[in-house]
Amino acid sequence: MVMGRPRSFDTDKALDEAMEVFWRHGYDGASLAMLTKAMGIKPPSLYAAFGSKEGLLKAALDRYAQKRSAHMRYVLAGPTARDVAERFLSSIAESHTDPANPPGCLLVQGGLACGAGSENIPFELAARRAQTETELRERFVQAKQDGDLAADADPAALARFLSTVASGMGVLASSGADRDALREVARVSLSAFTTCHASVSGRPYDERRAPAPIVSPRESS
Amino acid sequence: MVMGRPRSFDTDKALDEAMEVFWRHGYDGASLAMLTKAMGIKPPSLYAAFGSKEGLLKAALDRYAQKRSAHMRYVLAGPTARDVAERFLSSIAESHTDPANPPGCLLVQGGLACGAGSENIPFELAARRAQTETELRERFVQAKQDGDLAADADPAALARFLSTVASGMGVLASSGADRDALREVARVSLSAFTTCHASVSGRPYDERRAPAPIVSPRESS
DNA sequence: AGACTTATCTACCACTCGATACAAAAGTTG
DNA sequence: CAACTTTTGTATCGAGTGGTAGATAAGTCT
Repeated sequence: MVMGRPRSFDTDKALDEAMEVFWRHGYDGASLAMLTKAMGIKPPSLYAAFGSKEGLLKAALDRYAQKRSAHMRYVLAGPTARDVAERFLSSIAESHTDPANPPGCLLVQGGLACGAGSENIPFELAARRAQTETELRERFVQAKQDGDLAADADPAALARFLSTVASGMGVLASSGADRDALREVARVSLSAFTTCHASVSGRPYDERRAPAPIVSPRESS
Repeated sequence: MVMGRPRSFDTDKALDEAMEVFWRHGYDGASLAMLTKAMGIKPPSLYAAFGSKEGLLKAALDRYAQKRSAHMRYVLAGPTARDVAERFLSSIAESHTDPANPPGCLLVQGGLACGAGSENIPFELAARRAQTETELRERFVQAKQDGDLAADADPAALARFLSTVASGMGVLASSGADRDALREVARVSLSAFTTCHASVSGRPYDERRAPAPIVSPRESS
């Protein structure tokens, strides 16, 4: 078996650079010229390694998720539902204003709406955002069983609320809000969480509701 | 003085169409071909009327704000701070899932990150989002003077929280969430608001709490 | 009517987009 | 070394980008 010429660039390093370009300019706004320059490679190398621009994005998203997995494990390991929420919100406040990265969240900045030929990119990003919401929801279901979340609390609603606030913080950070601003939003949001998981006893949530449609097909223009 | 040939298309109607294209595809994703087709005019007419693609966006944003001004007046006219918050959040839940428009919010979908040559678009949109936050803040300052908001409440923080949730709801709606999902987020968020503006007297939040430690390992690239 | 002003249309500009053909280069394996 | 396989750089592809030149059409004014 013959091996052929070895790759002359580090795939993960190149993906980190590509990730930053997508993060800062969005999928449509990130041109191949930008990407290849940042990654330090030429188009044929890019296409040989990742197949297409969309393939490159997916690889970058995988790496993004991988880099954050430890973080998320820490969040979900919080001893109580409230701790999980607090860890989640503050980690978002920090990470979305980390000077080592572009401000905001790649899964939000990357592209909520794209042009012709990129219609599925928003779905791809939405699916990855939904993953975090799912993890939170399952953790809250567990918390309910553990008894540190009120019996009539709605894990799905709480997870969706936190996920929504996180997206909002991404938007806020992308427009230049500083870390303290995001911390403050986190604090107010946490009070909401606390209220909802403790005080709902009087007014029960309707729990036969479906667990949130994540991605629905959209009509083409 | 001579008047010249009159314009053969309705500017506002054309702007409505352009608005929808920007809304659905974002600034970068909206091509001139799409825009002119939707507006029913040819490029020279577009450029004569709006100057450039960016000028067209700004005009569309103006119209967007104009269309929402009545709505926002109603929100701000709420009798108490809590009513204002409730009106705000539920109007967002409705408008962001209005089938007459693309899902989400133009000011969010329009472009959080853009490509080379469009760097100022995100600023433009952020400035318009900030306007809503300002209106809410000023309303809450008034509410404080009126006494329907606790003396130690923070109007700026509350306004920012609401604005952030609204952006998050825009992201959520853009990925296909239905109206009930947004209503639920609104409800949870409102409970946060209520807690923050009412309960500060009863069970004060520890404002000296350390801003949430990030202990998790984050491998910096 | 005829002069004048402005809008509209056809056709096209220079440029950038994502993506590739092709040949030289750089390794591994016999 | 020679055969083989894969990557790399150069140079470029056709399509689409935002934007415009120039002629013509459609009005108003005197």
